[in-house]
Amino acid sequence: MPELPDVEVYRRYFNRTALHKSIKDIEVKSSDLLERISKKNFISSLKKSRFIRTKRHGKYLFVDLGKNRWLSLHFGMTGELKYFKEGNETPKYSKVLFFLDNGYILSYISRRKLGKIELIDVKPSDFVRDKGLGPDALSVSYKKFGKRIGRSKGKIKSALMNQKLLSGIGNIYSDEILFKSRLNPARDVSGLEKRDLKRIHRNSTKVLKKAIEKKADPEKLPSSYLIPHREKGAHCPFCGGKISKKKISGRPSYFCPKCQKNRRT
DNA sequence: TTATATGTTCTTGT
DNA sequence: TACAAGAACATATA
Repeated sequence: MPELPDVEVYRRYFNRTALHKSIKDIEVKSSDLLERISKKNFISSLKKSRFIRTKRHGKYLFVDLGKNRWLSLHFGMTGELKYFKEGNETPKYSKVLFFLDNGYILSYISRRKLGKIELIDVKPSDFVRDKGLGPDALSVSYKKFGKRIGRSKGKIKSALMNQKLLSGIGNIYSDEILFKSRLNPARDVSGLEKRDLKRIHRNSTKVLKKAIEKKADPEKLPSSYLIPHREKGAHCPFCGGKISKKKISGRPSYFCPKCQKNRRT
């Protein structure tokens, strides 16, 4: 799930639940998720800290712990957060549990363990810069978007998913954005015109905002969107034709071959 | 049993 | 050298 809209929904969830609470204790069930820190150090450094505020950049969620320390959470393909009362059943695949001082627990859940948890001693903006991540896809101006995406080589879908060009868009939402833009995901960026890039930028902002509004729940998206029909053989909500599935840049991609022709018309 | 999967990163090839 | 495409990663599910 976790592309930009999902992570933004997690952030808001975090703000409604664990924010401003202090950490009483921590249980790390799987230390492979911890990046550059041992389980022991992680626990001792975080104990007694308070969650002060949250930030998000692309698919990363940052939590301010004070004293210039931030918790950086990345969810990989299967990560999520769950807040529940101590004594209730711990959710399956919980990997790190934060026991809070109000008797609740915040769980970082990950089924396939491809996420990362890190304790950083720089501002999120510096972390983002050091990682070479591009601007956040939700707030990027067309000027920056056009420059970064427009200059890239290769396929438009790969460019949109490249976190170093633009941060936050993954496989599912890139399909949606290109569907709305009526562009084939395999189109070469070099063949696109300025108006195409403008359209992609506009749709990208629109799609991400709408997804956040709908709590990143694919079922709740308008039926004019591709995502609720994102399966092979489903009907295109625009022309009624059949949706195709094809691997593009190694990722399964869904599109309507009629509405999203590969050649310029 | 085997293929598949929303993530990033490493390796390979141009 | 720089960048783009594909493989690898961990592991549950269909």
